[in-house]
Amino acid sequence: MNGLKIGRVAEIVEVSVDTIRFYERRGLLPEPDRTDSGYRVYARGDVRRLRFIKKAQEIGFSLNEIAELLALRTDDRKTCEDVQRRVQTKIAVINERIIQLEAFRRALSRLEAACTGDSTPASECPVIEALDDESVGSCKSQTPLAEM
Amino acid sequence: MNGLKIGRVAEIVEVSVDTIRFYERRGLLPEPDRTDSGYRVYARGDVRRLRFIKKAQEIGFSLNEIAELLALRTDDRKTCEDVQRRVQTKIAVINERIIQLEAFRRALSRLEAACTGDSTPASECPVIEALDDESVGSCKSQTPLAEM
DNA sequence: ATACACCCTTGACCATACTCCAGAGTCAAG
DNA sequence: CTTGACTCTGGAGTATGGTCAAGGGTGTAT
Repeated sequence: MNGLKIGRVAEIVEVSVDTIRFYERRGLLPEPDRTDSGYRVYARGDVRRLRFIKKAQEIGFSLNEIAELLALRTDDRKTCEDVQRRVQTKIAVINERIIQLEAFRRALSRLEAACTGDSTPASECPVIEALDDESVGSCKSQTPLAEM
Repeated sequence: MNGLKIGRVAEIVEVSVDTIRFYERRGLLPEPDRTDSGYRVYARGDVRRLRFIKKAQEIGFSLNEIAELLALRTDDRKTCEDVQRRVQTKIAVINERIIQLEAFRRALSRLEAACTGDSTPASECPVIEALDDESVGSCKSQTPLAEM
């Protein structure tokens, strides 16, 4: 039953073969066995590991963080406490991002409320004028939204 | 009073000279005049435009979006309504991201609550087990956090 | 025997917003 | 006349998470 080729694994886990090879390069997957002709051969444990990666991504971990979690998982010296600490850190980071996005939203809502929404020339739109001439107020963010 | 060199503009607006040249390549700034020796020469209007860019970034616009806003600003055919529509779209996008992050946070909080936080081996930590074996539940997100 | 699906490696490319570097020219002060 | 600060161009590098393409080998069915 063992000995899946990369295409089959990709199908089972629903990722692309490129992604699997990419994870291997990134160190998220161990180098698999090979057939004589050089084909990668995966076992059930690799499928499980890939599913782990996918689920961890879905709840917001980056690939680097997932690599850490995977390392924790197999390190006997690491405890539940270590895992909990990472989860708590992640929650704190997410909280900060939410707060920042809410600040963006407040700033935008304020601008939007000032809009007449009519056919006034864009150059005289309160939004444009605010950006052009004045402080937009309480948004002190240093991080562009695109980085979040 | 006019005729600032790039270093002075960078100082005034508090961005790097590299950033200014980068914005020029990106089309956010027009190609400035040059001295005989090829130095860029900026006028007050350029400083204002740079400040516009900075403020728009602070409230969450990407450089592409800012380019659009700048184009609106100087296009006589565009109205306050056009600007308002863009702001509303941006607010909607931010709302979605907030909702998604809140889903991440819920999923993580649930996991964290299951943690004993003690010296149980990490491999038996409920968080690891959840990622390893079961569905983590209601988080249906397709978007990794890192993309947000 | 040959078509076709599958696999291999290497390396480039997408978006985002810069940052840094080399190697060279410019300019003002001492 | 030299020093040092400033500027120029072009291109590479950073992080993230992949995707795609070229050019080739493998494996199986007909």
